Formats: sequence, C-alpha cells, structure tokens
Amino acid sequence: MPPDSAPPDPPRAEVRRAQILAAAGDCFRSKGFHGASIAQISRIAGMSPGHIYHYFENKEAIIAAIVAQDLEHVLAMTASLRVACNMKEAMVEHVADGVARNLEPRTAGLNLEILAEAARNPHVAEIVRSADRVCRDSLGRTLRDMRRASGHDDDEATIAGMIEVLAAMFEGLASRSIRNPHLDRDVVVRLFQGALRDLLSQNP
Amino acid sequence: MPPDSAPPDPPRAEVRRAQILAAAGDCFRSKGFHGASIAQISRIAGMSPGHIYHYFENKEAIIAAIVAQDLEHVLAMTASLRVACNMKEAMVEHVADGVARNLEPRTAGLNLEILAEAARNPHVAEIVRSADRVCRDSLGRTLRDMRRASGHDDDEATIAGMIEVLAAMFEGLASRSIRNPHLDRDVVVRLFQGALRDLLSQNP
DNA sequence: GCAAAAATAGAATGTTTATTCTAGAATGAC
DNA sequence: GTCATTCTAGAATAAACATTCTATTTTTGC
Repeated sequence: MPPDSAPPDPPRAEVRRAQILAAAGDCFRSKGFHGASIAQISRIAGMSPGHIYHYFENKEAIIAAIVAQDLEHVLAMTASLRVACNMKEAMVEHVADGVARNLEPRTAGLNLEILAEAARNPHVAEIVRSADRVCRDSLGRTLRDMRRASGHDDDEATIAGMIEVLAAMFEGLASRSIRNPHLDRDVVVRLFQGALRDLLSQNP
Repeated sequence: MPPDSAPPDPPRAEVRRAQILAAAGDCFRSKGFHGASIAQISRIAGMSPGHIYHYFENKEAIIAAIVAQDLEHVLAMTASLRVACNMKEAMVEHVADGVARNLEPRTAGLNLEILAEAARNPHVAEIVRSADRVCRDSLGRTLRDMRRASGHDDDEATIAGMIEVLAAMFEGLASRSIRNPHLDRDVVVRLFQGALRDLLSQNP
C-alpha cells in the first residue's frame, strides 16, 4: 500500500480502487494500454463499466495511476537498496537480483509499455521522469560516497554519467528479454558484475 | 476481395506502398500502433482509407511491415559495421554514433513501441527475434575474431554474454532518453568507451 | 481510339469504444 | 424504522474504428 497523503477515505472506496488497479494491471500487461478496454477491465475487476468512472475520471487516469503505482515499487526498492549498499562489493552482489528482475517477462512488458506511452503522453512522461529523478538522486549520493571513500574525486557530470551507464545496462535487459528470450542469465550476471566493478573503480 | 497475394511488380504499386509505410511510420511514432487509425494514415499518405486495403491485408500487416522495415535498417547498419570494425579501437570510435542514434527521441520512441508490441504480439515478436538473431551472429563473429587476435580463448557462452551486455547497454539508452531527456551525451559516450574497452579486454 | 484491367475514392457497414445517464440497492446516522 | 447519502448496475449515447462494397477514374495493351 502506498502511504497516500490523501485524507482518510472510506475503506470501501479504497478496496474498490485497488480492485480496478489490479484488473487494469493485468489487462494492460496482456493487451497494452490502448488495447485494453474499460469493459474488459470492469469484467475482471468484478464491477460494471460505468462504475469505474466513480473512481477514475477517465482511462488516462487509470493509466497514470498504474504507472505511478509501478514506479513507486521501483522507488521503494531503490531506497532499500541504498541502505544496504554502502560498499562496492555489496552492490556487485545485488547484480544477480537486478538482472533477474529486469529480465522477468511480465515486468519487462509493462515497463516497455510505460516507456512507449511516456514517449507520446506528456502526463505519463512527467510521472516517469519525476520517479527517475528520485532514483538518480539516491543512487548519486551512494555513488559519490563510495568513490570518495576509495580515494577518487569525481565531478558531478562523471557521477551522473556513471548512473546513466548503470541505468542503461539494467533497463536494456527488458529489451534483451524480448529480443532474445533464451539468453544465458548466469553469464550475463557474471559479465555485469565485471563491468560494474570496472565502472566503479575506473580513474577519471 | 482480399488483396493480391502477389505484390504487383509495377513501380506504381511500390511507390504507393512506400507512401503508406512512410505515413504509417509517422503516425505510429506519434500515436502508437493502436492509437493510430487507418483514417489518419490514409490522410497523411494522400489516399482513401479503403485503398490501403489493396496493399495491406489489415492493420497488423502494416505494423509488421514497419517493424520489418525498421529492423532491416538496423541489420544493414550492423553488416556495414562488421566490415569496418575489425579492431577494438575502431569499435570504440563508433560508440559516439551508436549512443547518438539510440538516444534520438524518434528512434527511441518507435523502438520502444516495437518492443512493447512484440511483448504481446507473437507475429511481431518473431520478426524482432529473427532480426536480433542475425545481428547477434554477425557481432559474434566479429567479437570472436577480435578476442582470438588478442590472445584470448573464450567459450561460446562468454561471447554470447558479451553480446548481451553490449546490446543491453545500447538498447537501454532508448529507455534513458525517455526517463532523463537532459542526460549529458558526451559523458555517456566517454564512459561507454571505457566500459567497452574493459569488456572487450577482460580475462575469462 | 478502345476495350480490358488496374487503381482509386468515398460512402456504407457493423462492431467496438469511452463515457454519461437513470434508477435502484445498500449503508449508516439518528 | 426513516431518510439522506453513497454504491452500484446496466442501459443509452455518440463517436471512432477497421474493414468491405460499389462505382468511377485512370492506365495499359493493342
């Protein structure tokens, strides 16, 4: 449950809202944002089509809510990772998790759907970008501390660049899982660990 | 009547077909595969909606053609790259082009659209996968030669893994260009070059 | 020039869509 | 229990959509 800042709503409404979001998640994953219809979502959510409009202004609002919900998960994960990973080797150990998560077909599909929608829907783009900003800030602090601790003195641009490279690598796995579903995950993990080590200990 | 099963030879037909594909490309880029309508495509292509069905059986066939066309460009690029890049440093030099190309918003948007569609449309998935197979084979040969020339003896799995890492890095840039449109391209190029050098010269 | 064939437009079709409207059922306050 | 409020269903609406049909124009082979 996201710790919503919204005023205390009747619990009934919250349950209903959650049902809609769950159903919409399923439909969006399998049909895409524009391939899934309100009728379909309402059937899976166990309510009438019209009733959905008591909780969401329109279909775009449902899309936005799904995107926000999904990114909040990522945000929470990033935050917890920051606490656990003050050291380089700890990060390297987490690579296996990160690779597995990003290769998961269901995750990959919805992520790509979100990005494609963000590429043409400014509202969704803003949600995606603001979540990314938070992730980058958090990862940036971790990275700067780590590099300082090992004697390097990087400028901001280099830190930001490292984050982009890291992010591109992991986010690129979604693309890889679609294009080459039979890729050898273990080898990828091994090489990712090597690349990460090199990236984090390189001289400027 | 369904369209002629054999594409007509006359150049007239080819021009018309190309017009449709060009218009469809524009529409798909700005609205997505399912957001773009035949009416819209036909308007931009300068013909009637019904006429499109003389060249394509249905909308999915247009999507498939666009996907195939796009991937053929990538394929051609990969092939030319293989000729030019027998050496590591030559590849490193091409990083800047590769980064710029993958960060291009128009390219990135359509690529993400294609991947999202491939995640749920088996027909499109097959096109994408077969193109990727060709790219991997070509890059694999290049990489193996390069590594042998510098005294390394890798097994197939390692070569395949290197390709996956490389591909993930570059393909991940599409995601980055959406999530963080203001990223510093030059720094990313510099760090990509370093990462590429490390990846290609690491010991097994 | 002239028929046969191909190319094309544009209206017609039938379905699907998001969204709104209307009215009935559940719930809770007192 | 009664009444006001909130939920909820399902029909109604109006637009959009992919696709097909029909008729007209253009091209081509001769």
